[in-house]
Amino acid sequence: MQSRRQSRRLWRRTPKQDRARDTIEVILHATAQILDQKGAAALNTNAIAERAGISVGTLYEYFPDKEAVLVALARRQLARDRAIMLDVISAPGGGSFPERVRRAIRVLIGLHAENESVRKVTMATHLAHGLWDEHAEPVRAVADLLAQVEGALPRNVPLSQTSIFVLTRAVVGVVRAAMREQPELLRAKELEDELVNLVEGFLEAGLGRNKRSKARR
Amino acid sequence: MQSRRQSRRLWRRTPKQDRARDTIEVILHATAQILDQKGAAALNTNAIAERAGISVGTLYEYFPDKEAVLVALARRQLARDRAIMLDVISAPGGGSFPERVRRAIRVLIGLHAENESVRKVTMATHLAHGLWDEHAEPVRAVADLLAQVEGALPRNVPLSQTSIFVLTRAVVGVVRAAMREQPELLRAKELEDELVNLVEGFLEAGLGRNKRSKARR
Amino acid sequence: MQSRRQSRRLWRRTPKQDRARDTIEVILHATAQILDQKGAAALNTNAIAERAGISVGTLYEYFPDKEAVLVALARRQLARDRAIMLDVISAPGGGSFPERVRRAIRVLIGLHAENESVRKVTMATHLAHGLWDEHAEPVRAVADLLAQVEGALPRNVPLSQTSIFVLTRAVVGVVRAAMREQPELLRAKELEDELVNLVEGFLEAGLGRNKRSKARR
Amino acid sequence: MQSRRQSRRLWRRTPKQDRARDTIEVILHATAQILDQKGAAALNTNAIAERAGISVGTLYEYFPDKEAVLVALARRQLARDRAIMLDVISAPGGGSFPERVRRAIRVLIGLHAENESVRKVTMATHLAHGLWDEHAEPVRAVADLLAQVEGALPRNVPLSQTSIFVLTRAVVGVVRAAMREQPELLRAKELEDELVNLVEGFLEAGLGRNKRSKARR
DNA sequence: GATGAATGAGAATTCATTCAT
DNA sequence: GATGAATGAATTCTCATTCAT
Repeated sequence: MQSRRQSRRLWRRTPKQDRARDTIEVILHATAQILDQKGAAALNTNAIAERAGISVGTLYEYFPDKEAVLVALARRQLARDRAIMLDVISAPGGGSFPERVRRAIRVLIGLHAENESVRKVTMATHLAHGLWDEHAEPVRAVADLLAQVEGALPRNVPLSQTSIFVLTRAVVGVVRAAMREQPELLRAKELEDELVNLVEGFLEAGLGRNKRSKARR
Repeated sequence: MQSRRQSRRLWRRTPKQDRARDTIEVILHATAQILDQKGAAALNTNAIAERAGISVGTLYEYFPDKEAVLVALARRQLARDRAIMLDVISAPGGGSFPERVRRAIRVLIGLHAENESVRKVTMATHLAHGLWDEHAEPVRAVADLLAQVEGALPRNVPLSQTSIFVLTRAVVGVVRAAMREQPELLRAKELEDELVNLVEGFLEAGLGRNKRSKARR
Repeated sequence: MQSRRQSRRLWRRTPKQDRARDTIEVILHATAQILDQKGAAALNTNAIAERAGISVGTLYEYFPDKEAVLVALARRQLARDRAIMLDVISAPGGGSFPERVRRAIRVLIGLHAENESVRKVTMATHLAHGLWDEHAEPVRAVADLLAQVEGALPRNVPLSQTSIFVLTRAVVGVVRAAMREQPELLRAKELEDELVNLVEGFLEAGLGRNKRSKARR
Repeated sequence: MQSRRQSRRLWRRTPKQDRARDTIEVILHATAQILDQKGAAALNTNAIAERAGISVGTLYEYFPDKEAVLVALARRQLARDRAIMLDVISAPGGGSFPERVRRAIRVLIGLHAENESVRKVTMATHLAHGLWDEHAEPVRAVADLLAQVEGALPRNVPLSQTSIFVLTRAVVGVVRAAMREQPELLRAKELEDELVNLVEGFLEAGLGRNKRSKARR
């Protein structure tokens, strides 16, 4: 995840902070593993601590309560997704808008093809705790970026907030549904094609509507 | 769902079945209420029984365990959604295809505008138990029906399984996301418009692709 | 088990009583079966009623509580044992005392060779409820009868109460232990021989002691 | 068992082990007390914890479930019996064989004269769980030792496995029956005398039989 | 900071028993 | 007498969290 030391910085993170970071990582990793291998029902703080090779007490040194661990895990996942997506979309010389869209979709599908089980559970737990907002944040970021990319949208028609909402949730909704209901779809090119269709169709329909509504005035 | 008394019959459904049906209904209702008013954390069998005005023992006569209650609640919800949606779509003289689509979308949004909190929780629990399939069933039914409506699709192009999957999950994904993240959207006409756009754009893009791919051969 | 009607009797048991007897029998049978097949942990009044093909309510018509069923079952067992044992011992022309002893032992072993599992459980439950006394009653009856059989004891030395206690409990203790720990022993002639030894040795040792203690005076 | 502090060592057994040992002991003690004072029906995990002065949670740190406590209690009892009996029998200069037998019997009776109620219940629970084998182990140990004591058996006739089985179960059966049915017998010298008779009579009868069967050949 | 034994409120579930029909 | 749905007290067991070492 990006080199931990940057050449010009004289100070690096203090060992303490490093250890803390490691411990947190170890805890999150253990949590993900349990979720993956034993299911949400088997997830409890003692189990996490044990698998993480630390004591419960230590866990509570880093997280105020159990919830916080789950939230952190989901956040880590989302942050990663977000970073990767943004990277892909904003890559310079990323090609035409349709090309960027296709690339973004491909990456999104790819992300969901891995970590299925952890993803399923963290998503469920996350949602179960009403952290919907947070859960959608990365998607929102992508949408925003998409809207800002110069010349991204054909004919420079800015998308409304609602349009962005609909578009992003539609794409993510499909990918997640695929992950849960038909994981094999994640590995078929067809899904990608259809999603591209979905996005492009929506954008064109939107334009059409705009035109029509302008004409009507 | 069906009048409980039939005109000429003096006896109704055997009292036994009736009472059982009622008890189950009472339990599910109580569960939904608690979920709605106190949240998932406050949901426990004793609370359900108390609010339902029965004893825990009785609850366990009708449901093997707590989970089963949640699952039943979610199922009831889905069954209702499905019935309503199918009704709406298949209504005779339902108008042109675009009209039908718009109507279906409107109804779907309307369903999600009510029961928000219960819906959120039952959805989450349902999903948490890996009942994705079941959860998607109603959507599937709608999609199937949609595909069968005579002259439904412009130019009679049959949709592939994947297309139906993408389309339905996209719509549902958006509506659910709206419910969770921006409930106020459920009450704005804009959402409906954008969803109609999404569907129609997708269908047209699909057609276009078909044309193009045909041309290529 | 024994014809329910005896030729010369003008009155038979009233149908009511008959049915009651049957119901009780059915209940005890069901209880024994559950005990045998599922173990004591699975024994509850609802299960008994169900297997007996009656309702719980009816069960409570015949037994004041669950305990009573278990006790009745054990009693029935003991009563049967007792009847059989007494029959065997008191049979006219039953042979010499040693022969009678051996026969009694053989029958006792035979009884324990059947119904092992039910016997184990009823014994345990019975004992667990502190009904030791009752449990020992049949044995006591046998001992008494044995002591009364004319010319039973060599040289007509009457056995003290304690002697009878020791002798009977020793024999029963061995047979029950065999049933629990080494059921195969119940089918080996050796056990019978050793028990005969035990009884005869005890009686002779007793005589010897008597002689000695008399001499000492 | 073993002094907890050793003269020169400043540190005792690691605190951890010590505390664990103590806690277990405290739990078993509390269990025995409840059994003794309130009976088996009043025995529940909360009661045990309360009387032990710990929390239920702690109890469950040391025992997987309620059963396990009972089993442990019974085992402790049996282990103690065994140790005591073996000590007595194997004491050097223990006298003639008849003297040893009498001593063993006396000790056995003495053990059962104490702890009656706890003994009754643990025995019952133990048996109820089908741990017959385990339950008989101490007796077996005694028998084995007895058979090995040099010159133990008159005329060096080795006892067969079945003989040992019969002899030991007979003695134990009588003592346990006495405990359950006529506790006052445990305090009367008569019981001891009769048991000695039982054992010696059996051994002599065995010898006689041997002689006779040899003669017959 | 780390440890992990102890805590105890809380939740699920059972089952003997009742009683209106 | 029979039924069996309803009852709810009682019990087992879990697990997030604390805190003395």
